[in-house]
Amino acid sequence: MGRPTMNDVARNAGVSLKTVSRVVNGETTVDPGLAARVRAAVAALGYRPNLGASMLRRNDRRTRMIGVLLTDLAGPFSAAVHRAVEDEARARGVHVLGGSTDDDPQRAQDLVEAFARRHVDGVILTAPAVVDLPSVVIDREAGIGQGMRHLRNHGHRRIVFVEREVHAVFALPDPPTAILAGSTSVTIEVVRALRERGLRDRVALVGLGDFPTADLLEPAVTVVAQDPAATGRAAAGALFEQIDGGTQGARAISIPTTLIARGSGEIRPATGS
Amino acid sequence: MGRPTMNDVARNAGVSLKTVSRVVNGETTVDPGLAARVRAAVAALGYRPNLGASMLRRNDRRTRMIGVLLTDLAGPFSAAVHRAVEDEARARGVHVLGGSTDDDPQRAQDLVEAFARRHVDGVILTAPAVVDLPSVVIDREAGIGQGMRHLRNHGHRRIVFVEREVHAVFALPDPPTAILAGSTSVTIEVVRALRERGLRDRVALVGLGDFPTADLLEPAVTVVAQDPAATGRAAAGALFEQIDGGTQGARAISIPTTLIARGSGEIRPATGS
DNA sequence: AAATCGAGAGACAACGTTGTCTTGCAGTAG
DNA sequence: CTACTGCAAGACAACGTTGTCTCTCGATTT
Repeated sequence: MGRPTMNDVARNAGVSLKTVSRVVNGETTVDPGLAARVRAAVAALGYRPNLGASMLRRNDRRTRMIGVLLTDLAGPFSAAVHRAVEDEARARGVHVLGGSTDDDPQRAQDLVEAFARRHVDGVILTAPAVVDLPSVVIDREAGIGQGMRHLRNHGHRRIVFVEREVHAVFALPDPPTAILAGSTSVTIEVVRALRERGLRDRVALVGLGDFPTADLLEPAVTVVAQDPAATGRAAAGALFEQIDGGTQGARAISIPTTLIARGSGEIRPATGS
Repeated sequence: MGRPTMNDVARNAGVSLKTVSRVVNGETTVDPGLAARVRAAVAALGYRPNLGASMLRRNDRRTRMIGVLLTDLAGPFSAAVHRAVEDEARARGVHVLGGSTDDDPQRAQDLVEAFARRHVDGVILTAPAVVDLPSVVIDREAGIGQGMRHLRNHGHRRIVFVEREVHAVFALPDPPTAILAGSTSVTIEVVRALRERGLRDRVALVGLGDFPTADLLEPAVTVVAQDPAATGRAAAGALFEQIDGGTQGARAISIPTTLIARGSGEIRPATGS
């Protein structure tokens, strides 16, 4: 007595199983009268097709599910990518399985494997993993060079690229005159650390990834914006192109980045020291 | 010739289909020699079980997938909830289908329906929808009262609760002395608007939902923090309790909120006016 | 030595659906 | 009035897997 099946609907409507299938799938070769009876039975029983069983039998063998594997679905970059992918998927009647890897290659691999067992139609990832599925890799390294160049152009020679271990930077024997922060959360940690040490107007800072309050802080934070929404759209577009066969779509997406100068990244190194 | 099936593995290993099934499912009643041959064949062919077919036949009828339906998976609140749910799910070998509703009840309903067709084991939602599945509803309204009370306690009588239409607030004939912002993105918009109008030290502001730079702005922003991660964990916990039967788990989760006074919410109304 | 037992391994059906083939019947042409 | 055509609707198999039943064979018991 689980959920009603096509068979239950068929019995209720007094038609064959196959006729129900035809009506449910919108085939036109069904007598309007019978079709109406079937639809009534569907409504009466609260019948819902079982997509799992359907996919098993269908010729196209699509589950209409894709996997999205990002660093941290709670972080602003991953979340925005995920959302953009979701929108592209929705437009195609596809659902999205999400997964956070926390930059752990093993976990990424495990998730890919698990998604493959679910027969997802494809995956979008940030770290390249071994996949025998349609897939698109998002290049997160883009923009580092741009940030570095900007700081160099402003006279800096001692620049540190920071991921996570923010406080270690200030313990260095020869402290940097400029910092490039690897993610928005790191950027914010750096802002906080600089303030605590009274260095906010003395050490230059460029953050990877824009964030909504970057222009409201003092000094306003210079960032390399990555447009995660556009990235997600592009990745999803490329993935669906692969899935739908035809021209083999792009297997990698590189983020077009933009440097937004707001102040913190234009601080010059102290000339005296 | 799509992916190899159990039958292919069976042929390759020279055993029956059922024996492969037993090995794959870790049953112990298999001769070690045969089991080794099966495992070798699995590796050689790159066989992966088809979870869809498996779920169709298994007795428990679980897909080990749940749906998470939130306002906007790109927003910090939804994203953090989503991540927390993902972690709880991962611990149980369950995957998460995500969906953004943008607060559109129709879309929420459509997504619930679509997830039900996929036979998800349950759903977590912010807006109550008609569901005949295990489900947990997250109450997002909690905290509004707390914010209002705080502002009233600081002498305010003209308080506006703002969602989205930030600029309309300042067009009011009788402008408020305090603002309660409905989400972090609205809070940030209000901060920006107050600055543009030179009102940042004159109009009180309390935001619903903490954000990483709230303490770095000037004045620092008072918020009603919602601990989305704890919310997600609680919702997932309650959902799995329902799914696993036994005690009917909670059907609704209310967020325990904390007011964090940082300055912007303690501004008092101008006494003269 | 015959009867009993147990455990490993295969045969077969079934899960809910769709692809293919066949049947039945009305409508048309000769 | 018979033969043909066409199309709606049902019968049946199949998708990849697991549950249940049966069979075989060696080991144990008496």
